Amino acid sequence: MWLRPERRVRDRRLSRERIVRVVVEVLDAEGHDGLSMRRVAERLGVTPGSLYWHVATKDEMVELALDAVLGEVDIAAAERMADWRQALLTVAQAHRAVMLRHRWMIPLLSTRRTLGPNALRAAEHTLRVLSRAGFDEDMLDAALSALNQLVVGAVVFESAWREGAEAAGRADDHQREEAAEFARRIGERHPLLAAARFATDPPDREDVWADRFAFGFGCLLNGLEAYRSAPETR
Amino acid sequence: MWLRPERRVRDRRLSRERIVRVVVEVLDAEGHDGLSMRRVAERLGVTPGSLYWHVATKDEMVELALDAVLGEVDIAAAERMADWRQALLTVAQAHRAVMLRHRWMIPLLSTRRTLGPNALRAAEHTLRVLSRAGFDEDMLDAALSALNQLVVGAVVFESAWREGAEAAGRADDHQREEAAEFARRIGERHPLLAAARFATDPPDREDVWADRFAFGFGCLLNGLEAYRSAPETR
DNA sequence: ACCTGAACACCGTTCAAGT
DNA sequence: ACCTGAACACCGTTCAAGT
Repeated sequence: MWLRPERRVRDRRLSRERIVRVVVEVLDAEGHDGLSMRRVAERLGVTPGSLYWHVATKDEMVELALDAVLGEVDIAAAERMADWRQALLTVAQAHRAVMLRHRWMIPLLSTRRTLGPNALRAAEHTLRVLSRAGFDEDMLDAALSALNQLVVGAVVFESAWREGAEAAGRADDHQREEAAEFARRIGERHPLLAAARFATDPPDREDVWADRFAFGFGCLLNGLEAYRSAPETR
Repeated sequence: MWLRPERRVRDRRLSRERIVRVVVEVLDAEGHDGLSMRRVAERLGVTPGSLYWHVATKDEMVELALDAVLGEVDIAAAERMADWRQALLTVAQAHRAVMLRHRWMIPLLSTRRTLGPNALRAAEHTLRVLSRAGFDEDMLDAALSALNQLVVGAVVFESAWREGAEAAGRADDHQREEAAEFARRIGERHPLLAAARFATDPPDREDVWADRFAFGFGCLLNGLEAYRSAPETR
């Protein structure tokens, strides 16, 4: 009896938090196709089936991971800014950066609404900034929608390009040749597209993409503000 | 891949075209998760392995389906319009409608660039309209990017909501109750979000969404035009 | 309460063999 | 040239059984 160890609370090897952390790691490292219950379980030193005690499905697991990374968006910094345009651009840029850091999350945005605590917090913040900027209630979520849409749309295209660039990095000579031939044909049949260098062969420089984004975002802000000031002029 | 010629026709039961048509059917009916090589083969009365004679991977098959549906975007109608704003809005709306009709394509947009013939044709067209509207070469693809981004972003959010609405339709009473409780909590902690009815509980009416889209698109167009007319004012 | 072990039904892909 | 048949290595999920 003296030898019998004290009955202690069974130390759980698993928890949602621990699982989600590993899920994010795997997704960051291997992408969506590299994620499997077995892989996550293996990294946790556990059996695949055990994950189902903490999580209903793989889908739910991914959803938790999605909101977890949304928590990386730094809202506090923008909150203190006096200029509302600067504040909005700052959150948008932070949002954009997070999505580009975890590109696997981008395809998920169209298959479910993001209603996790972090997503809600971010939306509420943006509404607060818009509200203080003088947008009235009716225009508030129209403006929020448009701005969010532009941010998400921007990362969709940038992500697509980056995936392509990485695939090109893995390509062999033959594939490279094929790609060059293909680009040439685009030029022949689509003169304007060929001239628009950014569209066909954008530079692999983060700052150029960031400037691009700021430009589009600024134009949209201008358009929204113009409407707010004079709705009747269309 | 767009360069690789299709294999010569003899008397074949399969062809890329036939395969792609079935793939689109399956995707429309069952969504991305419902697509499998076996299912496609079954519908074609053929063995799964045989598909690999016509197509390198499942991924390539999906890519072909993606460009196929992009071909549904009606460009000709907009091409004849005198007013460039009207023309741009019209193509954008057509593009939007196609993506909402085939929602499975939306998550694909961020994982690969769309370089199929139909995608290129659409881009060239939009550039032509912008060019005629007086946007000079430097601003041309900046404008194209921003506009495309808004369109894609808009369908991402709308698709997310529609998927959620369909899931809600399949929910049982308990889940419904849970959802109501959840919405109530949002209101408590996020007053502005709760007030923005469209953000929390948008109407299930296509015309309202369409108006929303036109509004955001119009604002962006105004912002772009303002910049074109007077770049120095920021 | 929490996890194991083993199973089930399904995948994408390959490839020798047939025609 | 085009397709079959069968196999391989991998899935998500379930669940009785253990502790």
